[in-house]
Amino acid sequence: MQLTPQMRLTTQRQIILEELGKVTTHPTANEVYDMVRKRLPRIGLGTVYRNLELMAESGIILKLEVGGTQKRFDATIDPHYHIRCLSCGKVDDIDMPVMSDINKAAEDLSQYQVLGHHIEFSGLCSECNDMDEKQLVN
Amino acid sequence: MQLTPQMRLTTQRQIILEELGKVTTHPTANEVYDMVRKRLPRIGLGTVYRNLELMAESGIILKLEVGGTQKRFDATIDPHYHIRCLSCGKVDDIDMPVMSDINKAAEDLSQYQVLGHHIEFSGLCSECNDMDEKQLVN
DNA sequence: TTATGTGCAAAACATTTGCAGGAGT
DNA sequence: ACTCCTGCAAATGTTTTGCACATAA
Repeated sequence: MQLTPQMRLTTQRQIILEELGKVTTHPTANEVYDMVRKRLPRIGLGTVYRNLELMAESGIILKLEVGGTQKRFDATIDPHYHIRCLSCGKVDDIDMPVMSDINKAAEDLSQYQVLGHHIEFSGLCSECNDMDEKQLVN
Repeated sequence: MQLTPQMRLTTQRQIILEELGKVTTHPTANEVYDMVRKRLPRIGLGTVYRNLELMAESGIILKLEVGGTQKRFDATIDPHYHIRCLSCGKVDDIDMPVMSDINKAAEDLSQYQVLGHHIEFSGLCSECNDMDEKQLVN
């Protein structure tokens, strides 16, 4: 998919962006589709995929390549880290200062031109943790 | 898939493990399939998936949930970080000390019980970097 | 002998794409 | 008018699964 200067602001794009901006849950393409469909019932899933991809390429949104089977999208574009629940798959932000210096270290240790990094913590969210404890009691 | 105490050491499992141990390229399931098929031409792709998954669950190997469309597998199980080429998708190890202390920090900053973290650097490998430069010249 | 594992093929998902008609500029 | 965009459906790519047969213990 290409980025052309004459990218049109269609209703579909406006609403996808609005809906993504409303949540902090890092929804999958399908979840965005469900959110948007409440306002645009005839929108196609392909359109949602195409536009999320396009917006990610143009830097308006972030495509998260975290663990799990689906890609997730984030309207917050300033660099930050994430934590994923190993039980329910939920992804939350971690408000930890970004370690910009480790990119240089990685470059010294590799043959790569290092452009960035991402940290993904994993664990159990409070809900899943509570459930685990109850299960142990039962 | 369940982990049962009576897990059998079949020829297929032995060879999958041997072939994975031979490489440091973090192959995808399909790449493991290709490697193994040279020695066991009648093995099924399903068997490879099943056994890689099983071995990952039992902790014999590592399943890498890095960016890109396919999961990758690693016979090196001690914690380490990775770098992925944004151009060709190759994944290499980064020999950087693991920051075990940031897990505690993440736990303080979240509602999660933090169990681990992974860092994925991204950039351009030397081959892709060279190609880019040549393209600029041409 | 018997539970566990395999090969094969089909199914299940996630994502991408071709195309004819629709809409922004 | 002329692109660019959308909805739809089909295609693609990855992973999982059901089942009859095979095999390790």
